[in-house]
Amino acid sequence: MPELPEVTTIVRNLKEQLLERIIISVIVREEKLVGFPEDISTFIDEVCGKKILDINRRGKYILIKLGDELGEDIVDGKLLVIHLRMTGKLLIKDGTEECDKHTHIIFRLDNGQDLRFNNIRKFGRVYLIDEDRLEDAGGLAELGPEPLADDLTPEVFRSMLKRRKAGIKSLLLNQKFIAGVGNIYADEALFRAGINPGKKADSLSEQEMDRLYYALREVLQQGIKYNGTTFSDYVNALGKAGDFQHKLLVYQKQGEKCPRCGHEITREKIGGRSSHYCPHCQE
DNA sequence: CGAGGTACCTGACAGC
DNA sequence: TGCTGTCAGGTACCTC
Repeated sequence: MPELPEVTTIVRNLKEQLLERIIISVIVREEKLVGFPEDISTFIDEVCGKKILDINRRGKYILIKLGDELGEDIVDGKLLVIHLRMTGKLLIKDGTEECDKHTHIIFRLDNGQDLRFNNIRKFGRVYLIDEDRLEDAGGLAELGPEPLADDLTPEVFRSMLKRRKAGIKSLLLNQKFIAGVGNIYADEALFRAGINPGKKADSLSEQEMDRLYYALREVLQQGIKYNGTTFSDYVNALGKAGDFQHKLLVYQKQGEKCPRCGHEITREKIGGRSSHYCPHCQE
């Protein structure tokens, strides 16, 4: 479900609410959602009693740094890594509140609250890994650069694109190429840059590459500013919907008029994903 | 490397 | 009502 702006919003909520909290117990109702370690009781044992020291984002992964209750000097720090995939939610709830049928993992905290991993389609995953073993958490170790990082300059972005022959939309969705971009923000960035989603990356002009660079960063920053996009059921960790759906220009707008030129926006499968674009503005 | 397919799951919605 | 097909914000894994 969520892309970079939605995960950023969730991480901000979690950070405001959960720092310094201690996880006193863990209930795993659906074992397949634990991606690492393989042994569920090891996972539970190693999470219980730990204090939440920090919470960050990398791509679409949520990284929760855990330490010992008294420890300031954490030698072998652990990371609780969570990927929400399509329908995952992390919700902060009072422990007395009833869980719905899609709550699959519950982290009970020392203040009576729960952190609940809710996941209709069960695609999401939770990993407990050593901080220096990112490769144990799915694709975390292989992520490409952060699109909003200072050191991802237009020059760096151009050189990345020039080395690739894949279609530009597919490439933007490839987490090894660039981290955190999903279907909504890829379509919106390509529209704002005026680039056809099927165009080969290395065939873009330098001007197009630069337009895409700025469009992508702008659309992600706007998405963060508006607390993400709620298309069907995304909510942040406090259960609140986002607002960026009101700012979308092409995503799910097929059949409507292009806001720039008035031609009809089309939807077409590109790289296996439905893609929304204006055939006139985007060549 | 790149393209295309399947698989993993559940629910919403359209059409009959 | 109820069946069937399609679609969904993601990723892993497979073959060619």
